[in-house]
Amino acid sequence: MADSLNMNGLSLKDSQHAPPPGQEHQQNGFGERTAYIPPHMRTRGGGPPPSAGPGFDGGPPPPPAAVANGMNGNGFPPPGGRGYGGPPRGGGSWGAAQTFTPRGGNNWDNSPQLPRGFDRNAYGAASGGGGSGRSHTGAGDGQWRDGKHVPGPANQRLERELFGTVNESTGHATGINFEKYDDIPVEASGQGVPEPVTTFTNPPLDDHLITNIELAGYKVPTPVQKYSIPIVMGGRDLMACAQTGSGKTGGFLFPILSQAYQNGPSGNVPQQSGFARQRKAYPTSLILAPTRELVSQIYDEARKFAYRSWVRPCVVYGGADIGSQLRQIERGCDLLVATPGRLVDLIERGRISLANIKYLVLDEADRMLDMGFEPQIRRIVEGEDMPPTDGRQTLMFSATFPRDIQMLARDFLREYIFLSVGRVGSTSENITQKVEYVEDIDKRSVLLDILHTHGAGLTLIFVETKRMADSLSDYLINQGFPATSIHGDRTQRERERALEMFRTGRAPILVATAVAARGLDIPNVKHVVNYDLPTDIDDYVHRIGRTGRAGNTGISTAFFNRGNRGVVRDLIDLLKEANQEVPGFLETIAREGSGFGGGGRGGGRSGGGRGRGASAMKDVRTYGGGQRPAYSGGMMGGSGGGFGGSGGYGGGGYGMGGGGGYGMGGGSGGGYGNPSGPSGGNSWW
DNA sequence: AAAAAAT
Repeated sequence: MADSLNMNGLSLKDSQHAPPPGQEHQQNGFGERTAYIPPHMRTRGGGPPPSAGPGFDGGPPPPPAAVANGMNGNGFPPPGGRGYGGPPRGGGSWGAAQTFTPRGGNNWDNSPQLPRGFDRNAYGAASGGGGSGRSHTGAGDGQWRDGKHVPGPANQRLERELFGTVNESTGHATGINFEKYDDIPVEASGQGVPEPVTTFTNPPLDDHLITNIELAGYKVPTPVQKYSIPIVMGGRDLMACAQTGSGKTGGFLFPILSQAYQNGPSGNVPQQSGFARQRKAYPTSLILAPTRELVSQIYDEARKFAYRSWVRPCVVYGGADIGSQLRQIERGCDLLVATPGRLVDLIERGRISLANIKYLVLDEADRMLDMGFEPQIRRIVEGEDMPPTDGRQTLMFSATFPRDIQMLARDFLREYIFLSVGRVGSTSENITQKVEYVEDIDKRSVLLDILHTHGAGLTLIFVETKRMADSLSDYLINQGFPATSIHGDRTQRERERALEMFRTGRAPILVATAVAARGLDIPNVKHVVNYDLPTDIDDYVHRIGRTGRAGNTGISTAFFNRGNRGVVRDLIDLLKEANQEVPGFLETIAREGSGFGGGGRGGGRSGGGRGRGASAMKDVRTYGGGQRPAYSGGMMGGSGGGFGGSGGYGGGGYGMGGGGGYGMGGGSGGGYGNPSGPSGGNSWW
């Protein structure tokens, strides 16, 4: 019912799945499909030229070796060296134009250039760009020509779509409280950490990127961005412990796109003639993320910062029509945002090659492993045609840094810089956390009270099960509240619609399962209600982190009863850490717990759980030759002194190994399980 | 135990 409100229009994302008329049929008059169009061959008037002539029949993609070769694989910048002095990893990651320009002076693509801008503006504005079929992503309408970046013309309609309507309902341009960002602590360690930047300026950033950053309303880099920009532009690999509210999407998009604008497309894109049925795309950047919503959100950001540039962002994920995704890819795909499953599918279909990847980003890596994506990720990174670690730059982002992520970092990264970004919300007191004792049967009525009192603003309600999400949202709707729900059993379309309704304030109450717990950046969520508390305190942190974003203030209310005593210790610790009030009943129940010998689990859990959460954001590498973390304020006092004495994770855990560095050996035993007592209540492991 | 993700 609430959903019917949305029948009038396609959401932004819907439009990807169902292109407007004129864009659907990318076939030419011969019923031939459009061939993949490499960046330097793209003309804005429409597909490739009738014939690209000899020399364009590029044959198979180059073997990874060739890629690495062209990049002068050993280009490891000297420690302390200038971050962004030269192109990353030596010879120019995005490849020099000369390696693939057999066309010489034959500028068939130049002739339409001059009138085109004019042309384009005209019909672009008037007819919504439907005519050419080339504006489907809308973002990458520029070109790389003659070794220079030629941005496309401005497009008012598109500008409004990308930058203008983000928070129509709230009226806030960005919803970001920039001053507060400075409170977020960042620590960097590793060899040769470059100085952080402080502004969005050239150098190091490309002018076109800066223009787009300004359009998006960003004034000052966030702490993560201050570090990640010079790190990535210096050609270094990065392991960053950070959460979404910290601005990490920009943290990887800015340097990657800036390099792309300065260096042009990769020199290894295989060419084919206009009639070739080569439909394989060779993206240069690949961003992997765990959920469809997150992937979609990253794509939306990428479109903004790729506006008018030669870079074409694409997005692929399951649950959506693969046909339109294929067509989108065929028209050019330089920066691909994907969920692992659908990407593997497309690779198997032979529609995507990773042979040209220069930048690999794993976002929310811990969550991807939690969700069982490791085999697929390993296949993508190690089992296909992706260049090896020294032929690409790899950036990993993860909220936590447990052992399996360290393994991934060891295998995927090369001499990485480790960045630890403080939690945005929980410790910086942006969020007022309340915990109320509510028995299960009273939850509904207490919730109604809350909704009546805190009427204004977006309210996000977390429940544990999909069934509960449905029944609670039905109940709220029956009570006259504009609610909707999001969970894994709803169709992708429903999920996107629910999110859009929520974002825009048409349904300011969203009942959600864990699908929405992490990563989603919904500005201006005023209140997060943990109707059902999660069993893992990290999940709680992520959930409340949906409010108080980026320095704004927010409220969090948790319903607690004895069924939640498994998290009581962690919850108390967290509340204290965040300078929040700790209700008496929590302490009482915590004591009850230890009363019947359940302390074992409580204690062990506390060690392990906290370790996995806040304190696991440490650089675990040992440096043989006396090298130390560069800015190692409070990090890792040398040996694995770590955290939480007893069993938890730390101690002998990772940092040990004489040579190995990541010490897989000794640590495992002491870890998690800590069987020091009959675990109290709800343990299933 | 729940959730998510390729079909």
